[in-house]
Parts: sequence; structure tokens; C-alpha cells
Amino acid sequence: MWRLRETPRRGPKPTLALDDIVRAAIEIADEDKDLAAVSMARVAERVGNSTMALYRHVKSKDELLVLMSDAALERPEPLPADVDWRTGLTIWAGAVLTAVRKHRWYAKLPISGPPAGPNNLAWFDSALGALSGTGLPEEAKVGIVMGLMTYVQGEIRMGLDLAAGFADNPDIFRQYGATLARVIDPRQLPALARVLDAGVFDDVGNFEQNSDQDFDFGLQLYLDGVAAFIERVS
Amino acid sequence: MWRLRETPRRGPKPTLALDDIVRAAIEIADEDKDLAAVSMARVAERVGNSTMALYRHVKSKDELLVLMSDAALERPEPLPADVDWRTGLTIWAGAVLTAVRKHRWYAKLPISGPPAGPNNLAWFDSALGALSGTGLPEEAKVGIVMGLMTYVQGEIRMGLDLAAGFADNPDIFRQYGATLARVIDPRQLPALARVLDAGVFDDVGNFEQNSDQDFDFGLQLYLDGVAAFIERVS
DNA sequence: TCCTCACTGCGTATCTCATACGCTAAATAG
DNA sequence: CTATTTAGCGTATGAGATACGCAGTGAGGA
Repeated sequence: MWRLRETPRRGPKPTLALDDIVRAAIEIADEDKDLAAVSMARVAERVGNSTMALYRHVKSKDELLVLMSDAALERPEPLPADVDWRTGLTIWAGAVLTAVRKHRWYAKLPISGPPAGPNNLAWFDSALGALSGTGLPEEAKVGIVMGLMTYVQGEIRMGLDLAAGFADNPDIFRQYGATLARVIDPRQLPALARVLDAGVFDDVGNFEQNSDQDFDFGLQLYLDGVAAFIERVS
Repeated sequence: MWRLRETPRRGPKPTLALDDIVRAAIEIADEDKDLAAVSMARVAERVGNSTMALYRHVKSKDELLVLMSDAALERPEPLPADVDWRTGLTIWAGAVLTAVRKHRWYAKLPISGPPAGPNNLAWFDSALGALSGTGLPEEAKVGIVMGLMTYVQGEIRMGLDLAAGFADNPDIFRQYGATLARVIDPRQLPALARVLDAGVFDDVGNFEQNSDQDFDFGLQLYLDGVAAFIERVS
């Protein structure tokens, strides 16, 4: 991942590069829109080598998945320099979603550890940079950005997968409200029954749009909190 | 999931109940602390039936996983009736984490769709109930709770998995800051370099505690935003 | 110049899994 | 009493990850 491998002196030149493997794996997942389509055999076929040759570059399939998770995020666009922190973070959050939405399988990746790949760290840096004008202590910046990442990560996991589900079978979502109404006992779940009565789930037709609106609503609430925090501290 | 099956008249009595299957699967995952340990064969063995017998009760392993994801969340404790919305939601979020932490594999589950199982809905209702005294329109309550769920979901995905990784190999985390410092170019990632300089990542020793603090910090920011919103609307 | 050995690619084999198919036996409706 | 529905299961298949060891390569050292 960090290309730390000291150049080996002896032996045949590798005909295969790690980057090619990872790229091939990503292409397969993209084409099939399915992480399960990525098998070692298929990746090997795509790069034109045997299955076992891959294991000279990757310890296991899990390691390949980790590499994919970093490589799938391209480098972030630099944020415009002249915007305030709030605009910056809003743009940032949108950019993350845009980047991840190019790879629907992203949400299905098992999580590995703290943000560690070069691309992940670049995004981390980008978000921190948006806060550089605030004069907050570094620790507070990290806390704010971690919270934001947590929220975005949740959206990736829930929203992205829901969108995939919706694309597969929109009817289930259209009937969501009606189905719930049939199943729910208003005495046991009164608050939810009230929501259903108010018809909040009746219009789930334009799903993507709704999802984006919900995301933005929550995001702005969070940023309101951040604004109040900055006010309080300074 | 909803026990909608109309009682069948003919045929031998089932010796096996869906609940037992799901419970067995959860126990296996708990004992091995590993979702991958759940194989159809192993579940079958545990309930004392053959592998294929399970398929009379679940259509596929994926369906079993969905059932596990609902069953693993027990019913929420009812929130104390006399607390304000903010305390209620704080308790709620902590309770979700506590419930999920009993099953570390939870974060690894593939996501299936909108909250649909009975237990999931009960949690949904519980959070909505915390907002019932605010007089907000139902739609706003849903938006607020969805945002909160998104944040909590993100914490489950990131925090829970990190905690598992930390338990496996604390040293990697202890060296996190030092490792980053070695790998990062301050000219390319200046904001991150500044954070490292400030030593924010130097003391990751007490990981669980840190993680909880970060979660709470972000949560309170979000709730500050909600408070401002309620103020603005009423 | 030639030998050595670290290193790459790969063929084969093994082991684990999910699951399709079809048979048998149970129990109830008519 | 018989037809029909349904539960459990044995067998088989096919996919997939990966351990193991062989064979060829080519730079460093003699």
C-alpha cells in the first residue's frame, strides 16, 4: 500500500504489478456491480496471469479488499481556498458521497482499521484543512472531523445500500409505508404509528432525492452544532 | 420474520423452529466472535438437524443473516418517561451501542434494507417517542431520528470494528501516530501533519474510552444542532 | 565466465461452503 | 382410506480460497 518494498536485487522481473491487480479487481466489482464477483481466479484472468500468481503480491483476498477500499477513493479535489469552514465541510461531505457512489459495492466492504491508505488520509487531511481557519485546537478539529466521518460512513452504509436495493426492487420501497401500517400495533409502537398516520412514508417514490435531502438535513444539524461549538470556544 | 405464515394443515409437524435456527446462528457468531464461523452446516449441527433441513425455514443464508440482524438487537428498554428529548436521545444512542456491542460481528453484517424487523422498528419507535414532547411535525422527527441513526450506524461500523481490531492487535494502534508520521509528507498533507505535530494521536492507549468520548462529542454536536432547530421552528 | 540462490509464476490438490434435486415419511383433509 | 401437502435429509455439484512445491530467471559474487 505504501510501496515500501525495498527493490529486490535478484530474481526475475515481476510481470505483474500490485496496482494492476487492485485496478482489475475494482473494474470487476464495478462492471458486475457486485463485490462477490471479485474472485481471485477472475482477477487473475483479467490481468492475464494464473490465480496463484496473485498471491505473490497479496497475502490474502482480505488484503486485496483492503487495498481496493483505499484505491476506490480517488484523491479528493482540493477544496476551494476561499470558502468558510462550513461550506468547505459541506462540499467535502458531498464529494465523499459522489466518490463512493461510483462504486456501489463500497458499502459492502468489511472495515479494516483506522483510515490508513494514502487516499483515505488525503481525504482526512482535506477535511481537517477546511477547519484550519477556525483557530480551534487540533484535537477539537480531529473530533469534529471524526464525527463528520462517522456520519458520512453511516450514510454510506445505509443510504448507499438502500439505493442499491431500491434500484433492484422499487416496489418494496413504495409499499414500505403500507406494509408497516399492516404490521404495526399502535399500542406497542405509538410514536411510529403516529408517523405512519401522518403519511410521512407514503411518498417514497423519488428515493434518491429523498435520501440526499435526508442526508443534507442531518449534515446541517451537525454543522449547526459545530458552529455553536466554535462560537462557544472562541 | 413477522410470523405471517398461516398455520399449515397438512404434513408432519416441524421439529425445528425458525427462532431456534436464528438463535443458534447468533450463539455461534458470539462464541467465535466471528460471523464467518456461521455456516449452514454448523448451525444445523447445533440445532441437531441436517444442513438441508434449514432450507425449509430460510430461503438462503443471506436471509438468515437478515434475521440475525434483527434478532441480535433485543427489545429496547423503555426510555424513562420524565426526561426531556435530549436526555432521551442520549440514553437511546448509548443503549443502541450497548446492545450492539454484545455482538461484535454485527458491524460485519451486510445491510439489507430499511429498518424492517420488529426489533428494529421498536428501536425506531423508541427514538421517535423521545421527541414526542417537542411538538415538531412528524416529518421533522423522522428526519432527526434518521440522522441520528445514520450517525450511530457509522459509529457501529467504524468504532465497533476498530475495537475488534484493537483487541486483536493493540500495538498497531499504539504505533498509529508514529507510523503516520513516518509515512506522511507535510507538504502534501499539511493539515494532517499539523495534527500529528500536536501529538493528538500519541495517546491511543485507552482505546475503548477514547472511542466512547469521540462518539459522545459528535453526538452532542448533533444534538446541539437539533436543539437549535427546535428553537427555530417553535 | 559460471555458479548460487532469492524471487516470480504457476499447476495441482485440498478443504470449506452454499445449495439444487429428489426421495421418504408424516399427518391431515376429504 | 387415500390424496396431498410438507418436513427432513442424503447426495452431488460447483465455486472459491489457498497451501505446497516445482521450474525458470537473472543479479551478485567467485
